[in-house]
Amino acid sequence: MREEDSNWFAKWEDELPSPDELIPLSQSLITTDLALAFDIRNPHQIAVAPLPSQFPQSTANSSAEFDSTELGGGGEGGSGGGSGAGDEPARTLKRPRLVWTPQLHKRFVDAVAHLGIKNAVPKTIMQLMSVDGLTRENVASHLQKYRLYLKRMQGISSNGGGVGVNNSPAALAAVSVDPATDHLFASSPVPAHFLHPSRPNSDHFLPFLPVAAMQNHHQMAVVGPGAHHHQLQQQFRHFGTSPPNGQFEHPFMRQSQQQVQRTGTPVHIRNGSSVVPLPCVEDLESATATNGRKVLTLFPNGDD
DNA sequence: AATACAATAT
DNA sequence: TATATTGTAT
Repeated sequence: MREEDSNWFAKWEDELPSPDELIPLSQSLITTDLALAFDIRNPHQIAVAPLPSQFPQSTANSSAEFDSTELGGGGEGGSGGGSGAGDEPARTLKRPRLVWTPQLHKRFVDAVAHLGIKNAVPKTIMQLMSVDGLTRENVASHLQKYRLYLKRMQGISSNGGGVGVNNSPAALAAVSVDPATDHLFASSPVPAHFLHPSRPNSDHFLPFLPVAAMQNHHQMAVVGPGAHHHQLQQQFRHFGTSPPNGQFEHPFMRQSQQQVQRTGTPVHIRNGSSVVPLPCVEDLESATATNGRKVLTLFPNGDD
């Protein structure tokens, strides 16, 4: 019996399609509409470019990158020429729904945490997150829901009875009536001060860092060594919902030219204002139970 | 004008 | 349900 299984597996493995066979498939995944949505003139290039030099075992979806292709991000104004007549389909057409992955949500929470509730408004959050392609509307929508979530949490935590401050995410999540509903939100710990709205003016957090200083230094080296070649961080957006017509999942890279984000590498800053993108905190495995440890301590002020 | 926010739509 | 879009106030 075991032998059969082994045989079966070997055979199965042997007959797996080679990468060359898989690549063309990814091309077909990019529909014309999709290409238009990203203002991509020749879809062919995308099909060729996508392969990251080293992709993990891409299970089903291909993790594609848009090389230096002009996406919505980057040089917004397009080439200096102005090309006035320009029709920008990307701006007109509807973009696919953003899927808030735990990673993305984590960045969101971190951003909100470091802004403080007061300053945590969509635009600012968006800037802090500095995720390419992320729109203010995206954040606004998410923020709206997140606030509702926080509200529920507050209610629950206050109701708990005088057990000190047991606001551990796990506990709160446990109390939550619909775990499934809050799955995403529960995946990321809620900073304590979120639950204490009645905290008198505590100027704990410094809103922003003086960007100018940092820009001088190129990038703020959060993590020196920089030799960490870790995995690809997945802050992708998936184009879920594939009706018969079929829009498939589509990986979405952040920051134009950066190929992969290394641990703690803070990407480019393109803000005219004073918002410093959060460093990339790579979380360990899925933050699951048993690990009551705080992982959020990579920021310069490390105030949390 | 821009944008935050809540309500509503998909 | 999750996210988008719309409407309104600031």
